[in-house]
Amino acid sequence: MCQKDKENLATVYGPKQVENRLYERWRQRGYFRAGATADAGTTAGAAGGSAAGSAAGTLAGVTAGAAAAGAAADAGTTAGAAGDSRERFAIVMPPPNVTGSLHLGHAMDETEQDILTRWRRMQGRDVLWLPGTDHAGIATQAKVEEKLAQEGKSKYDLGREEFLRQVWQWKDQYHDRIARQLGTLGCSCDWGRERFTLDEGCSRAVREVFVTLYEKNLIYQGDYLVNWCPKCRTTISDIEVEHENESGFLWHIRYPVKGEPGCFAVVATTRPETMLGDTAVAVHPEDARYADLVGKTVILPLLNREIPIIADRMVDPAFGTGAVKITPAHDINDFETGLRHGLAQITVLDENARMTELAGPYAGLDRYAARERIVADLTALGLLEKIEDHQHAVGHCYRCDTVVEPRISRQWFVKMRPLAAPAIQAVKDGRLRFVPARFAKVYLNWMENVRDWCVSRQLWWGHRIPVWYCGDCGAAICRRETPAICPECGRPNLKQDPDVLDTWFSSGLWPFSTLGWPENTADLRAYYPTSVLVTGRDIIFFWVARMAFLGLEFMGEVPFRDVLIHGLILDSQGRKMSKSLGNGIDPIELIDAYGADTLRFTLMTGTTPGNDLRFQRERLEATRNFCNKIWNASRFTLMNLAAAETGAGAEAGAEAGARAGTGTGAETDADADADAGTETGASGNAGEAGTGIAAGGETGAEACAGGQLALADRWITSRFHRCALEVTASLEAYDLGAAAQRVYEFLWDELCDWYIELIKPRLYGKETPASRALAQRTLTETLRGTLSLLHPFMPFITEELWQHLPHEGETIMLTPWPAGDPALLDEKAEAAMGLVMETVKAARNLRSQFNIGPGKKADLILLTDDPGIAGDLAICQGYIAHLAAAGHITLGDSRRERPRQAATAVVSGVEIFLPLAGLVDMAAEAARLKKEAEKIKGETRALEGKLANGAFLAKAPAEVIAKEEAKLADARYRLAALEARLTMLED
RNA sequence: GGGCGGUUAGCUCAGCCGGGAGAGCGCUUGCCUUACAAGCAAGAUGUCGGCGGUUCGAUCCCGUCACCGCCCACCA
Repeated sequence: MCQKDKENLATVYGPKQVENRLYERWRQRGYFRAGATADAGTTAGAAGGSAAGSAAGTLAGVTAGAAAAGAAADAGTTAGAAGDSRERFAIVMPPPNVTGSLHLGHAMDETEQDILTRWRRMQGRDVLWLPGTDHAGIATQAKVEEKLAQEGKSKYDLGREEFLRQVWQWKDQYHDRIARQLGTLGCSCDWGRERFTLDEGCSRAVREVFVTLYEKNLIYQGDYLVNWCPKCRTTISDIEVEHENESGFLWHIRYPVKGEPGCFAVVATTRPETMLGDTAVAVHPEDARYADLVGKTVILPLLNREIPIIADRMVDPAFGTGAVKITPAHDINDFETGLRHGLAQITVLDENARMTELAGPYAGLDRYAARERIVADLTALGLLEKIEDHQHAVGHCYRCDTVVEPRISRQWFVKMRPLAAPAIQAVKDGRLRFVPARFAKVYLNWMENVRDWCVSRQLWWGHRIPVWYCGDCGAAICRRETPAICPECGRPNLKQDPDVLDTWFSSGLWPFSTLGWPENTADLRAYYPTSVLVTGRDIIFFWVARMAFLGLEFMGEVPFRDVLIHGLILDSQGRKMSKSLGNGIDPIELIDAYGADTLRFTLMTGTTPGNDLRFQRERLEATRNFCNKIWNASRFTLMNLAAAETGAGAEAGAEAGARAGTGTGAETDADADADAGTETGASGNAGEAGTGIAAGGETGAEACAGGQLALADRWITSRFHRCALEVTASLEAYDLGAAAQRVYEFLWDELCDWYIELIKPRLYGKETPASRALAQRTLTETLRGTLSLLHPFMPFITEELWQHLPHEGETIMLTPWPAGDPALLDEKAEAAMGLVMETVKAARNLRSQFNIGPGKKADLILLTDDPGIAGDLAICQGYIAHLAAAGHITLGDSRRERPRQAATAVVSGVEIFLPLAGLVDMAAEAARLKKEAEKIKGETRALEGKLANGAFLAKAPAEVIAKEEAKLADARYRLAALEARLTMLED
């Protein structure tokens, strides 16, 4: 056949079209809705013996919360609905910012959530995955301002109202884009419950929280030194400041001591321009060098202002000169020192980081220009003692990267200590669990050292602070509802605080504000606390911590049980993806090229929970190939079902055969043209071999005549259930990568490479019809089960293929999760197949070494002295012959004469001979075997040494010793066999 | 200055409770074998960063050093 006739994924699947179609269908049929799967036509519970909570079927009726959309209030009818006894599973989606589009990090985050929700849904739980977006105050505002700037306008030209109107437009545009992207990724979230941090319900929650905290004295207003971004012209919180190490200078400046000419206090500073705001010089109280200076006065150069020399323990005598200039208005340490000593605060930098009037001759200069001028002027005055190179951390705005300026201003703060305590406790006593656990430490360290949270922002886009000031009596009024008149003086002259809240204030309420709080809604009762929060390790402080303490404060309970933290996605060189580097990758572009399933699966594998992922395109190709493998395995299955004489038979078999793996169940439906050759076994002891496997011929399939599964069928069934058990366990442990990898290996290595190859003769009708029917049935069942295991990871291709296979129900999404049944594990079948596989591999190896092409049959002689193995070989010789392309297989024990002209291999318990009349260079063969023997000798010696070691025998556990003994016995066997062969060759 | 992660095949990374060193890609050889050449079969490749320690036994546990990366931090 010519290559162009072959079929691969790309030629037929057309991922994009298929994906769009399937997603629309899922969505329209309401499969994503929480509390409503009952009427979605699920078959859950029907066949799914082990599937939990199968009760879904009957509890119809409850209409999902489609109507609950925007306004939180009463999604009432939905989930809490009495009588739905299914266990619940809830995730609120970390709301993407409406600043732009989703990046690869989002794709990873959403994929993890989708996997968990799809899996839990298949397990029969009532699943809520609530989507939404974040208004992202400063970030979005900056984007829109940027856009305006390109048009040559500023927000002030528009005014607050018009500006906000434009931001809403922006929001709509990007919201839609994000929603589309989530769909493209396959996210099975409940769109009927979608929320936005600035929608009516969330805004109400924000106000409720602010006012309540205010009333509890946990929010206060005050003049403090805060982080100020001169570009964004707003405050930012401590965690919004990014410290970067930069090389700068340490200027040593002489401050003349008053009344003592020639006497100086030399201070060292990294920011000479702030000296204009100095109100003291500080030294350590025990610093002998300066003991007699304390209490004296120095003249502040340039301004000639008199300031005191004070003693304070904050000074490190070992640093710089041991004397520090104190600028309370522009440095956090100095601010605090100033408070201790009652020093004045002189603000010399304004909101644009220009020098103020108080800076005298420098007024109006930018901070850096002022720095240059001041250094020059000091030099001219001979007051600059020296300049040292100096490394120090400089704070930058996390949004615009501008150097942050500490600045005194009146702001609103949340008192953190009382709120942090319960949030610390919750993690310590395990009510809130981090996965991986190490992130708990990061969280605790922050929470234990947290400072009050500055929540006011000088922005327009966000939740307005619910405080009004009376223009007449000056009262400040904090209210849930907008007041009409001043409650103090009764006049209507009220003006609302112009500031808005930190964007994280509203996202901190996300797990309950989205469920309808402060109303006591059914959704809130049903789904709070949520099951798990999935997010990146970069926002543990920003978001996870805030949700934790706000949830505890307002709901009295943690907002989620588990926090699943994943790493960041790095580029192929290990750098963080960022806009400035231009190394970001658009997930949609990747999906267009490879399909959503491929992207999802790739993001889930090749990393460990919590660790960063270095992204490489080559890995996408590998996954794409896996998709192709799935496609073709399914195509193969379908082709062979269609070829079945009745078709109906195949389907009937498929239906009934699901649980037939016990080996007894299906007796009736296969027509019994019984015993073709129950005793074809070669060596005498075959029949009753310890394995208990029914005897067989060609591919061991004659067992099927009695309606029993052949060895291969039992083997793959056992392997499948083992796989399902392990995959389920990995998912329970949130090890999504391990789960994905496990199915990958099962499908490719075991189902495709071995099972499908094994049953081809049966499928092609070379054996009995019963045998063929059972092979078809087992293959179909196993494939369908594997698709189910794969579905959470690759929703589209699995759905598409599932629809083509014989199936029940409407969608694979709602079929019972194959948890794996320990009762169907079949150690004997696995052991027997293990022997087959080992033997086949050895035989293939020989063929390969002696260049026997695949088309060429070659006989095999298999010798063993072990009766158990002999029995298995007898049963399996059909398999071996088929897979190793052997013409005739001769079985025997070592009394049988070994062929002279033959290549040899030895595996555990079996000698394998490939007779090659005239083809074997006996000398070369001897050399090859000798080398092999040497290797085994090494193994043997090592094992013997170990087993002769008294300490080992005395202290190692019995099973380890037994294992080592078995290994030694095996090695000795192989060695003896090789040596016997060698002696023979040398004769 | 603290804390965390990493160091395993040429590359990217898995390796749970200590006993077998692994996967994918790449590489070598042979194959268009009636599901798949995006494939099949057979191979090669490692001081598991260094040094100590614990142990019958260490890639795994402990200590220490080195290098890479990240986070936190008010030493001007």
